[in-house]
Amino acid sequence: MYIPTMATLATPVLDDLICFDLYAASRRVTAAYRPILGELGLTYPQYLVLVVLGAHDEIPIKDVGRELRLDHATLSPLLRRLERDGLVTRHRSPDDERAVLVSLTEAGRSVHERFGDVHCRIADALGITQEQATQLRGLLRALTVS
Amino acid sequence: MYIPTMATLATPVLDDLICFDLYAASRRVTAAYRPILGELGLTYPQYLVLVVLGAHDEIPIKDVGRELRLDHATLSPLLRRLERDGLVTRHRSPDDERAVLVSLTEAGRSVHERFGDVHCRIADALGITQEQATQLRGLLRALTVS
DNA sequence: GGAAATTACATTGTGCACAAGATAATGGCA
DNA sequence: TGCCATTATCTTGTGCACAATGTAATTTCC
Repeated sequence: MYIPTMATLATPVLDDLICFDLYAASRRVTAAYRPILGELGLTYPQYLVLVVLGAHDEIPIKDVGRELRLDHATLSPLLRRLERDGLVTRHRSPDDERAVLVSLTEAGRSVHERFGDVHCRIADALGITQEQATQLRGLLRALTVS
Repeated sequence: MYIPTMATLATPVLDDLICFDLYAASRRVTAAYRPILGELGLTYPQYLVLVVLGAHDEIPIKDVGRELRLDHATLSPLLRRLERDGLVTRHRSPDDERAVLVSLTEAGRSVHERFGDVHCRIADALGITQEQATQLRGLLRALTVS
């Protein structure tokens, strides 16, 4: 039985806002990554980009954006910084001059090889069980896809 | 029985990263708010600040930051913009000259009264059940508190 | 083949988010 | 009283995140 609270009748307070829990949890997790990724000289979005690049040989910027659901205007300067730091290379596709293909450099590949360790340390830091993670993922994906 | 996947042995791929689902879901929800809050001339963090202010008469910036878990360096310019737009006032506490007390103006109070409607429209847009929301909140808070 | 629509990037401007460092008021405490 | 640690705020710098707009290569359709 659902009993309406004040929140459904009047203006919501912070405690009624599931969106806030999501927003706060996301920032909390990013903050947990910060010191660990800091050792590698990476930010959290940069880490995600390198995770994507690690799974491909060469990939157009557009596809990186599609996987991460990030805008080109976010990725463009981010990739420029990764190139400046020597972790990725960018060059025009010979097949389609509009496309810029991105790939890991040797140095980028080395950094990527340390991500297994990062993954384990984060799992420890967050103290979430395998079961909780699976359940959470299901709920989050329902939100993201809808 | 837990069977280790490649991910636990080698470098993770995007699909192994629960953090990414969280990050993507958070941006997705913020994006759902954007057009609705846009009608009120607000961003999502500004909305959260006004939700907090609506529950108080006067409140120090520090307490707003504690409730939202946001840094002063984030709130300070945000509040300046809200003041510029006539939604909040800021003045030094007479009791403690270090503290800046923030409160809603008449205009800010009017905007706040429309938040019940915003809340309903978002719930619709996200299409999440009451049960799912409760379950999700529990998992998220476990992450945020730990 | 050539105009028009599409596609892939780039740029600019606004607004978070947070680290690091600075300033000013407060509250002990010798 | 004067000194010092603490507290609340502010400022600066870097890096996302995204809307809006621009550019150039490609494709489509006639």
